[in-house]
Amino acid sequence: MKNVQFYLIEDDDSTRFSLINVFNTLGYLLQTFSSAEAFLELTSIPVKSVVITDVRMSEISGIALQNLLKEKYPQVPVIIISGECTVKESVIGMKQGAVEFLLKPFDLEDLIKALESAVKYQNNLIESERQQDLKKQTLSKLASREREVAELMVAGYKNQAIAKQLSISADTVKQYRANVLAKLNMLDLAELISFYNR
Amino acid sequence: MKNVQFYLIEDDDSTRFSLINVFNTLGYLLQTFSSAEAFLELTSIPVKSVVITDVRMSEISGIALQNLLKEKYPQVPVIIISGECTVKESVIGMKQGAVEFLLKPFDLEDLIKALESAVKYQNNLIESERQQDLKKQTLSKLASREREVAELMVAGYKNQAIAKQLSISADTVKQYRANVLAKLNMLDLAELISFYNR
DNA sequence: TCGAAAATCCCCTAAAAAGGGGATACACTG
DNA sequence: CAGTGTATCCCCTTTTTAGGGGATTTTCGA
Repeated sequence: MKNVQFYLIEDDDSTRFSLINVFNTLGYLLQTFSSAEAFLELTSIPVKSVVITDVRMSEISGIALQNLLKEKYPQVPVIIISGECTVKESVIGMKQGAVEFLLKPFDLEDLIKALESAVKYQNNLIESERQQDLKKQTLSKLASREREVAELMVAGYKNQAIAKQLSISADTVKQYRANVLAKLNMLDLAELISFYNR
Repeated sequence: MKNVQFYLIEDDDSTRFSLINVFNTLGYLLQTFSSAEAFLELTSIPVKSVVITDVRMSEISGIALQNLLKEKYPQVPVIIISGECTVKESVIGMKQGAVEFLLKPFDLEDLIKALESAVKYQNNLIESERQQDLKKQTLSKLASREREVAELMVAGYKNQAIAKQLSISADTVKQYRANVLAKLNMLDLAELISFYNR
């Protein structure tokens, strides 16, 4: 929680100030903005960021901001806090994937729970993305023909079947098969399969 | 859509009557109830059922009904329609997994879209459950030791490795391996793997 | 208690994979 | 132009698998 950058977008001064205090007390990093436009001026934000936004704001609403964020920073969870707002707005907010939709005045506990689940959700996203990247990077060590063979190996095909599918000799397949395991530093098919299913 | 049983729970007579007409015109099966209690008296409902419920009703609210349904019929999608309701109720409804939350008066088109996405969602659920059942049923043809071997085969282990893990002879493993393929009517490992990953 | 299915092992032979060894041809890069 | 990586094939030997054949013990339900 302490390595997450929280952003509060809220045009109501008193709410903003009181939340600044809350985050300070908790020791969480918080930057605040009094409009969506001001926040959107940031050219980049940390990977681990969470946005807390009000709904009703002049110009760009919290809902519109959430929609923009979905495109720009798909890994950033959004928590919506709102004073007066319509049911329609809340439904759109939830459909757009808000982690939580809190009504003012809300319990601090509820906010903290929301922050925690946002961070947990994000950690999962980041972790699975990291896994994907690692996989892609590891597989990039293989030549393209080798990658094809690796995929067929994982699917359980034996050399002769692979040879037929790729229209090459079984000898060549055998060669690639060995290359795949050697390049990826693996001992056998079981290791390759567990890597692919990771 | 025509083989789906729709249930409308709505205490407002005029809304109920007009929706009965709509569903009739569309040729969709609809049963209506003027209270959640009346609906809950049904001892069983078809697998392919969709519930459309109002929020504000005497005694059991639509939101409470939705919560009960989640336990009792987890595969039934819920669409909520509501006249006056609070933001809080809508947020709970969405969090509890409502497919759509429509405000009266709503466009018929929106309702129809919601019905369609509910049915699509449900079909996916049912289909994946059917797949799981088929898989379980197919695997039940195997003796338990054979199933263990089958799993290790799919993980890419070869006979000798499997023998070690199960502390039996490689010969026995070979025997089971053959049994697995024979009992499941499969030709080779590739077929077994694709079955497991289905 | 009788029989079938399960769990286990053994043997033989043929086919395939694994584990080496090279070899050629082509493309791209420094 | 030399070197590296890719794509492809061939040969030889050893180890495994595949595909038959039986055989024994245990368990469990009719």
